[in-house]
Amino acid sequence: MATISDVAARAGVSTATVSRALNGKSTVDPVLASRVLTAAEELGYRPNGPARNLRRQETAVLALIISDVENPFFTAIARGAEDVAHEAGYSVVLCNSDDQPDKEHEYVDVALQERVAGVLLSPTGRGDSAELLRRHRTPVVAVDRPLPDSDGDTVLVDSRRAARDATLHLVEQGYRRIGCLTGPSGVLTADDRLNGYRDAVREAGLDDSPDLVRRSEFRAAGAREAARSLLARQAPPDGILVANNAMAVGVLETLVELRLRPGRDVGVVAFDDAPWTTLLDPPLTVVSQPAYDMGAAAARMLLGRISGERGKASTTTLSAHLVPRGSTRRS
Amino acid sequence: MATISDVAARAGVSTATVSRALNGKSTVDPVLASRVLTAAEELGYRPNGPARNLRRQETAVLALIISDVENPFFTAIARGAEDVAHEAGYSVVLCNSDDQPDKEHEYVDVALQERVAGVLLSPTGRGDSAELLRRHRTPVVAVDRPLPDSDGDTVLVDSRRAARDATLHLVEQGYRRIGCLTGPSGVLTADDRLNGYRDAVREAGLDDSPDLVRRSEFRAAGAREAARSLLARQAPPDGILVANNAMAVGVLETLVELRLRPGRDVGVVAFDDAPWTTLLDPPLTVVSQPAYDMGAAAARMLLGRISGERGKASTTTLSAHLVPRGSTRRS
DNA sequence: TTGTATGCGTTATCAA
DNA sequence: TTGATAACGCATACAA
Repeated sequence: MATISDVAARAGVSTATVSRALNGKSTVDPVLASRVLTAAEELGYRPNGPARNLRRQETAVLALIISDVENPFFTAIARGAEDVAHEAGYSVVLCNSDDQPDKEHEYVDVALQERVAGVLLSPTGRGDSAELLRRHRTPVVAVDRPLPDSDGDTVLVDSRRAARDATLHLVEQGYRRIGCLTGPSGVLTADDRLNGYRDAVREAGLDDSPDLVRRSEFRAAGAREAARSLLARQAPPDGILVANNAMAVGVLETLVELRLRPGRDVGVVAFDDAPWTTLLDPPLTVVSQPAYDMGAAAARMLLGRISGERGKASTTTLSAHLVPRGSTRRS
Repeated sequence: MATISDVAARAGVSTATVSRALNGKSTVDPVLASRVLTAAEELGYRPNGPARNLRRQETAVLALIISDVENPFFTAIARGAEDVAHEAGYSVVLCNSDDQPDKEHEYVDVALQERVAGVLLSPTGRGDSAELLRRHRTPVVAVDRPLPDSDGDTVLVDSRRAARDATLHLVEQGYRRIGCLTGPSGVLTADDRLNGYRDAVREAGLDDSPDLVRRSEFRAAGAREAARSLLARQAPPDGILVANNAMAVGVLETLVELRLRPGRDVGVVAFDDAPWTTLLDPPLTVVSQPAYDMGAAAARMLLGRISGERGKASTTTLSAHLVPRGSTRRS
C-alpha cells in the first residue's frame, strides 16, 4: 500500500511537505499542495492510521461498550452517540458486553490497548472496569447506569421517579395488587426501578409484600419464567411493572400462554418504547426513555473531557415519560 | 502510560526480552519471564496497540459495516460474526452505514486507514466501496447482499426462492390478489424478493399487474405510506408480501389505521422473524432468515482469506424458511 | 516556504 | 537465551 514517501516521490517534494499539505497546514505553496493532492489521489494513498496514531499519541475513536446490541434501547443510544461523535470527526466502535463483567473487562482492555480517545460505558455494575480506565487516565462517561462507587461523569434517566409514576398510573387505573419484574440485583437501573415501584406501592397503601417482586436477567427468557412464577401466586397480581423492553416480551408471552388479556386481566406497563408496542392488542403502555438524547449527551460530555475540560464530575439526569395505552386500561 | 521500556527497566532486562516474554515465545528463561510478568502487572502495562500494529503491519480487528444497527436482522448477523471472530482472537467493530453509499464509503475509508484485517460488508448496492477495498487488497466478504458486479466472497440467503415460497403460501391459503412491498431498486435483496414474488404470482396465474408492487426504503415510515397507497387501489390486494421486518411494522400500522385485520382481511407475510411477531393478534407469518449463521459463516470466510486462503471466490447460500402463523389464515 | 532528521512504542534481525 | 539496534509510517522541531 502506498506510503507517504511514495506520494512525496511522485510529487517531487519531501515527506514533510506531503504531510503538511495533506493536513491542510497553511504554510505550504498552493502549487506544491495541489501537486501533492493529485499524487495522493493517483496512488490511492490512505494515511496509515496506526502510524499516525502512534506519532500523534491520540486516536479519533470512541469506544461504546453496551450490554446488549440486540436491545433497541441501547442501539438508540449508539445512534445518538455516533451522530455527535461523527460531527466532531470521531468514529465510534460498538462493543457488546452481554452484561458479563469479564466481557466488559476484555473490551475495556482492548480500548485501552488501542488508545481510544475515550469510552462510553453502560457498566454491568459488578466489574472493575471503571477503576481500570481511571488508572490509565482514559476519559469515561457512564450511560444509563453509573460507575460503581464512582464520582465520574454520568448520563442517567430518573428511573426511580419514572417507575413510581408508572406504578401510580396503574393504581389510578384501578389495579390493586401490583407486582414488579425487574433486573438483576446490583444493576442500578434494576434496583432503582424496584425502588420507584416500592415508593408508589407504599404511598398508595397497597400490598408491598416482597413476594410480589421477581428478578431476572434483562432478557425475554428470564422474564417469561419470572412472570409465570409471579402469576402462579395464590394471590396473583392484577398489575405488573416490567423493567425493560426485552423483559416485556417475555411477560406478554406468558400472558398469551395463560390466556390473560393485558389491561382487562392484568395491567402491564413496561420500560422502553419500541415500534411494535403500538401494534399489540391492546397496545402496550410504556415508559419512554430518551435513549438517543442520552447517547448524544454522553458523547458531548466525553468529547468535552477529551478536549481537556477539567471541571468536576457531572451527572446529567434526563427524564422519562409515561405513554399510557391500552394495556393499562381495564375496559 | 507505562511503556515496554518501563517494564524492561523494572524487570532488569531488555525490551526485547520483555516483548518475547509477553508474547509467549518459548525462547525465554522462565525466571526472567515471570519477573517480566510481575513487572508488567505492577505497572498496569498495556502494549500500545498502534505501535504494535504499525510494527506488525496487521491488526486483529474486523470491520462490520451494516446498513441499519436498529434492525434486529443485522444485529443478529453482528453477533454471529462476533462470536466467530472472538474465538479466533479478533475484535469486531460495528459501523452503521444507514444504507447511504457515502456513509458506507466513509466507513470503508476509516477501515482502510486503520488497516483492519478485513471487512464484512452488506453493501448498499450503489457504492464503489467494493472496488475501493479490492484496490487496497483488503479482504472483504459480502453479507446478505452481493458486491456490485463482483465475484467476491459472499454469504447470501436464497431470497428469491423464499419470496416465491411465501407468496405461494398466500395462494394456498386462498388469497387471490397479492401485492408486494419491497425495498429500493438496485438493492439485490429487494429485487430478488420481488422476483420471487413475481415467479409465484405468474405460476399461480394471478394478477401480475406492476401496480400491485410498491417500493420504499427498508424502514417503517416508507412502508406505511406504500401500504396506504397499495390498499387505496380500486382493486386492493387481499394479500401482501413484505420484504423486511421494519417495513412490516409500517404495514401493520396501516392495517390498524384502516381497521383491517391481518389474516381475515389481508394476508400478511413478512421477511425476518422477531421476538414480538408472536405477540401480535394474529401472530405474524414470517420468512425466518438464519441471520446469526450468516454472520458466523461470513466471519469464517473472511478469517480464511486473512490467513491466506487463495482459492477462488465462493458464495454460500443459506436458506430461509417459512413460519406460517395467523396472519395468513383466513378464519 | 521547504527539507532533514528524529522519535513515537513495538517487534524482528542479528550477533554475542 | 539475551541484548543492541533497525525499521514500521507518520508528524514535527529545527535548520536552511
